[in-house]
Amino acid sequence: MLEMLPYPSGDLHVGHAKNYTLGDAVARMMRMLGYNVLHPMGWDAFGLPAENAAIQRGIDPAQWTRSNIVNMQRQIRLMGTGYDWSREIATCDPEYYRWNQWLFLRLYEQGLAYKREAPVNWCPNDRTVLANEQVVDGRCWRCHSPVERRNLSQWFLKITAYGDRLLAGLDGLEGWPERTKTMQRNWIGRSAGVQFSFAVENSAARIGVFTTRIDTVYGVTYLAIAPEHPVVAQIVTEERRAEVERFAASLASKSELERTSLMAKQGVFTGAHAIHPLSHERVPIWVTNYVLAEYGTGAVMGVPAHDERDFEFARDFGLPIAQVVVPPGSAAEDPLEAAYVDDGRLVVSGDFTGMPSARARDAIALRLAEMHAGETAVNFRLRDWLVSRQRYWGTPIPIVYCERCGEVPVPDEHLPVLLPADVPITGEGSPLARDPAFVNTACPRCGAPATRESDTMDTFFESSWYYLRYLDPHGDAAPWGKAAADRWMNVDQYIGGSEHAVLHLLYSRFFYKFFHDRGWVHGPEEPFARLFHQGMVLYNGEKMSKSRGNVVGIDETVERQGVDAMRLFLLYVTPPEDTSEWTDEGISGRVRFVNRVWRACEPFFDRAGRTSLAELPPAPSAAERELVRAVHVAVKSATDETISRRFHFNATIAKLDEYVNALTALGRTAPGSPAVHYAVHALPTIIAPFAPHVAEELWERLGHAESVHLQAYLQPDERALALEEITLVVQVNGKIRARIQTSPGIGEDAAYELALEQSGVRAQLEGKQVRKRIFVADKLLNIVAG
RNA sequence: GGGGAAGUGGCGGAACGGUAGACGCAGCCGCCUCAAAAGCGGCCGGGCACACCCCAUGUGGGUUCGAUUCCCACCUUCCCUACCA
Repeated sequence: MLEMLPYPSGDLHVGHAKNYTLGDAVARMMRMLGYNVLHPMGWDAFGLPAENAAIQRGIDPAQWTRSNIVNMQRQIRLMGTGYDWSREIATCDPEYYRWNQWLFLRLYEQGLAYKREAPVNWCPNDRTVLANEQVVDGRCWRCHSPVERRNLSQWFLKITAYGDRLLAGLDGLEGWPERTKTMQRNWIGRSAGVQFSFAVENSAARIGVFTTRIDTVYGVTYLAIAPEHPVVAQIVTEERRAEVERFAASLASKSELERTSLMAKQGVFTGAHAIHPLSHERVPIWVTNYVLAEYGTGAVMGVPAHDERDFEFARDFGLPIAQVVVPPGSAAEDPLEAAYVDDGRLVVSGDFTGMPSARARDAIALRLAEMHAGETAVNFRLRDWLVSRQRYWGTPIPIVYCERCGEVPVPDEHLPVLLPADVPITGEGSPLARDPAFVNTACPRCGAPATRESDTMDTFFESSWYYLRYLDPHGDAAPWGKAAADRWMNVDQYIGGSEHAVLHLLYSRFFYKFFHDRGWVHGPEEPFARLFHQGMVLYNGEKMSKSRGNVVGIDETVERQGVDAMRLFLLYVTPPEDTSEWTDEGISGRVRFVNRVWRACEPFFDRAGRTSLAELPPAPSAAERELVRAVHVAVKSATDETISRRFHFNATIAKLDEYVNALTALGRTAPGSPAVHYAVHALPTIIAPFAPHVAEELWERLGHAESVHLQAYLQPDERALALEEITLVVQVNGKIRARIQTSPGIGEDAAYELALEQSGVRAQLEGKQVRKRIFVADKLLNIVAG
């Protein structure tokens, strides 16, 4: 049982409480249902806010983080959560990040961590790189300067090597929301097609392109390449060179967002021509802003007739549009009003003319392969994961640069590479790079003077494997023990926000597959068997935020309404996956409920009577039987919602309302009834997962020695759930014409006889012939007549 | 542009093909009280010739004996994603 580990940002509000309350209620339910539950908690403690506090207010990030952890742990305990704090971890502890570095080195050994130059988001004002999520509308989220593109040498993790497995693994994740799996599928973006190349006229260069629509290859009227493509310098003609370079320079610092979404399509002719490998026609080669250097080969074949983007570009720049696929059963249009992007039948396509698109794709791919000019290929939208950060408050990357040996990994026995304290943090550049005591070191291989890598790791690195560290939080021989992993993994139920649908949840899956390949974990290749996304909590119709001043704090709420009422309200307002609205009126309803529960039990404190829950009590009257039934309806709801992983405890709590109302009424009129005593003593055990404090207090006052949280949950009893009298609905042609009170188990014929006695039914059947009867036992009789 | 989720009383929601609106909030009436709060009891989708009956789960179709529920289209709202060749 696991909730996503929080960033220790400071104060918690009731929006956070929803997540912890749900996880805690489920963990407590599972325990009372007899499962052995591991329910740990920790801190995603590295990250920007701590460093920003240092920049803005001169506070030490470590101290800032520590004091936030102290406060947040207090608040999380205040919520009545039952975490195993002996397994608590904080990712900023050297004890933890030591293993971060160890894992980085293992990835490095396998060639899955590598350094290369790549275009990244750069904030010129803060002089540091920014993660994609820190760029809002093309601007830095802190200083709002427009973000630039820079080529920098960065560390990447080769997540793309796992693209196919990350995609395939999703199919087996039946306990994951379909929506989240879809988002991951889209993010991974696997496309199968053909990669082939064009020769360049008067040049030795070849230009490779990737396409999923090789059936449209005869419609190529130009090639479009990214300005960064290395072939550009080689092929551009002298008279065009200046213009091409000017164009490339104008785009160099533009972010991907600016180039693609905000700008119209632009391009410059290189002066060079490529030779079509099949038709041998000459096609012009253009440099454009809409081709991404980082995807596929960085060049595309331009087929204006059958691609919307190419159509737009060709129209704006006066390039020819050649239709080579026509819709089934119609002829080529002249001129095309818009790109025809669907499959069809090929025309003007050499040997392939007349073929349907699907067959042509296979045939053309085969021909190109025979010519040794191309092959089928798969491309992913997913890019390798950039994990370098020019930041202080993170895990140092354990690499040393030696003039003689080059890039040298820090040996395991030298770990951890400690993050130095007392480094001036100004917000300009990387603090570690300016700390000679940190940077200057000896080469671990040859002993010569060397320099350390000054980048730290993206904090998503830590959170991609933290769940395993809980299994052996103090182990110093390995990040986790294999035996513990075999015993506990994978995570049975994971709870967290959907904002991590592709980030944390994708990275973790990647890591876990890597661990599996190394033999460090066995069993399922997926770390999280089931996943649940809780919804947000709004206040005054808005997301809670300190800056807007609409935050409902934990401390005030606990002070005013109490923890149990808060927990009950959060579970009761909406199903947990939905967005809910915090209202003072709403929580006061749960305060009343807690009070009603107390008053219902209070007369029975220190009172002798039936206290065993092992057997159903005798219940001579209908009211008593209804009360016992209400107990078991609530038990059944709580159990079903847990086992099914639907977690709709809002429905369970509604049943508890009915239970307590029935108990209150009967407790007054028949305080000596064994059924009442049964209902009183059962109540604390049934509400224990949701309202742990009042449950424990009542349980003790009712004279029980052992904690209520160690009791087994009642099992729904079919005899108690059985109804004595049922309402049989009688329909004629699907419309309700009568309701008959009768005993359960009544047969179809007997029910029919009774139905015919009803005037409403008789009136509807007048002059009609009964054709069919539909009978649902104890529920309904539908008479079809006409 | 692409993908996804959701539309039920004044409000949050219940009903996983079989009595639509459980339960709660708000509101109204009553009891208790000198009074108020709290508590307790009752009413609470619309219409009507008011114990009957009719209409009603965004709109329009379909499947079914029967649809809030399943399928299709449309409308609205929200979320994600965005030139990925």
